[in-house]
Amino acid sequence: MHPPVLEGNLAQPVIRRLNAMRQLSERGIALLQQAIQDGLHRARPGEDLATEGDPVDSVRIILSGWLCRYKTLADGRRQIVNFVLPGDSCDACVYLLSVMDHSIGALTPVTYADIKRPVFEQLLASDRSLEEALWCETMVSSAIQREWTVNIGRRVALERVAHLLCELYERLLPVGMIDGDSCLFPITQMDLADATGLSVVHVNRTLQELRGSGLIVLRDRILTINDLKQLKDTALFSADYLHTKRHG
Amino acid sequence: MHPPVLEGNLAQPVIRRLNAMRQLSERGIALLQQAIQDGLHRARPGEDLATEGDPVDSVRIILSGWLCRYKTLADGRRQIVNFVLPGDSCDACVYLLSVMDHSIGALTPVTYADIKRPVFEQLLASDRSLEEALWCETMVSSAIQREWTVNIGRRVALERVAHLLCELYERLLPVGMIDGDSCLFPITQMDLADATGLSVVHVNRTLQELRGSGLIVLRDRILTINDLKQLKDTALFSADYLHTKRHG
DNA sequence: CGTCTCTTTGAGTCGTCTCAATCGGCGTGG
DNA sequence: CCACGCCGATTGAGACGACTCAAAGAGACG
Repeated sequence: MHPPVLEGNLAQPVIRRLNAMRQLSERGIALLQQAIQDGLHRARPGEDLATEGDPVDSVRIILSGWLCRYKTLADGRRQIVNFVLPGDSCDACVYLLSVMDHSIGALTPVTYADIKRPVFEQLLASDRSLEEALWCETMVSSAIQREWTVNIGRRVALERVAHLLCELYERLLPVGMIDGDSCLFPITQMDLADATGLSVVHVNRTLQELRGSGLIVLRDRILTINDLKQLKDTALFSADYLHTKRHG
Repeated sequence: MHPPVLEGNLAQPVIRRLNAMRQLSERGIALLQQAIQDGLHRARPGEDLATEGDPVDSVRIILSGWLCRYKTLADGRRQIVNFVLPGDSCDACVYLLSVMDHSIGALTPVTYADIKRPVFEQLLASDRSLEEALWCETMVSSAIQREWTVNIGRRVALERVAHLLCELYERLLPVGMIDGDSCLFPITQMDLADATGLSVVHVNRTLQELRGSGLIVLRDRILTINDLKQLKDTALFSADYLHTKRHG
């Protein structure tokens, strides 16, 4: 049903992402690709891949599209706690906890592999490099979560939005989704607001400020970063927390 | 140098904490206790167990005392991203990342076990229940981190401080550090401010408000929660994210 | 008894929010 | 092909939550 050559392409972001954490063995890559091919799924924008309170029984690996993890308060306030990008895994290990404590929603059309728990465990057990890479990715995800806490807790609006843009840029880079200094940026200002803990109105004004100082262009779902260095400076951004090993 | 019977007591919070995640085997407990005895250390208040940028080569398990994980911005702003309580581990797996992306500071006198990476890996490899419990604990720590993002991003000051108090109460409970409706609460209002993303002055006024409505008493480093239910209500608190299995 | 840290209080400022309305693009149905 | 409705982006204006600055209590400690 899916020609193998196409699947190979689909798995590219995952392999690139994991390779950046730990050099994957040939065998590991093959096993991973097989597992991905066997579990292909799609989701539409707005659809939830998982909802707070759901039992967890499988791991999802994102092949294309953007998602977000979010939590909702009783009165409707929503906080996006992280974005999930191509190559990321959803809850590589959260299945150790039996219930989801947050929801995962698709922001765009999404392609992902759904790998059932036993299959996933076998995958981890059969290749050491794969196991380490996937744990590593989970740890990086925690590190990102910590930085978000800092971002929302201690940065002012301008810094905060700038920081988020820097992070997304740096995360999209290793999976090959940056074209020059531009990338697709499929999220609304409302999403941005829920991710930064700001109001939509203020996000709008903050973006205008960033545009006004010539740092970025954001139009028609395309983000262009004109001056990455200065954007990082205004964001007080350091990429260390992403633990991206630079290698050849 | 340390009588075995005393060490057994020291390890109690850890064992209780891990047992709440996964039922530990007798063997697992014995191995753990041995590792803890072999790696006992102390730290003074204000001392850093680890600093952002440090290489990671060991895992720490907290036996007594309070610590915090924190990050500092270039201009001195500080954000506490989590508290570390007795029974918690520091970076059970962060050693998969070679460098610390945050610091860990002692808020009180601390007793902890420092377990070197090879010893720790052997520990995980030799008992399945121990391995699962420790991973589980790491996952819960991530879940807490997500909730902090929500707390700081979407709750107002009163809710935010109340939520933190509820969380600490619920986390201290399973390790036996709650006495009736009171507990030692050794952190300053400045720490509270850095943890909630508020200013010290505002934390002070918020605490007064909580006191004024009779929900809590906080004096001389002792916190008493007079009305837990109402405190949880004002905090919009649900303990689900702590993944604490209730079991007889 | 002086010093240091933590807590508390007062007063004024400012960042961010809320409410409200307009504008623009896009898909759908008449 | 046009009108309507919807969603997202934008703008204006006023309100308020939280911040900063400043200074004064209050314990703890040597």
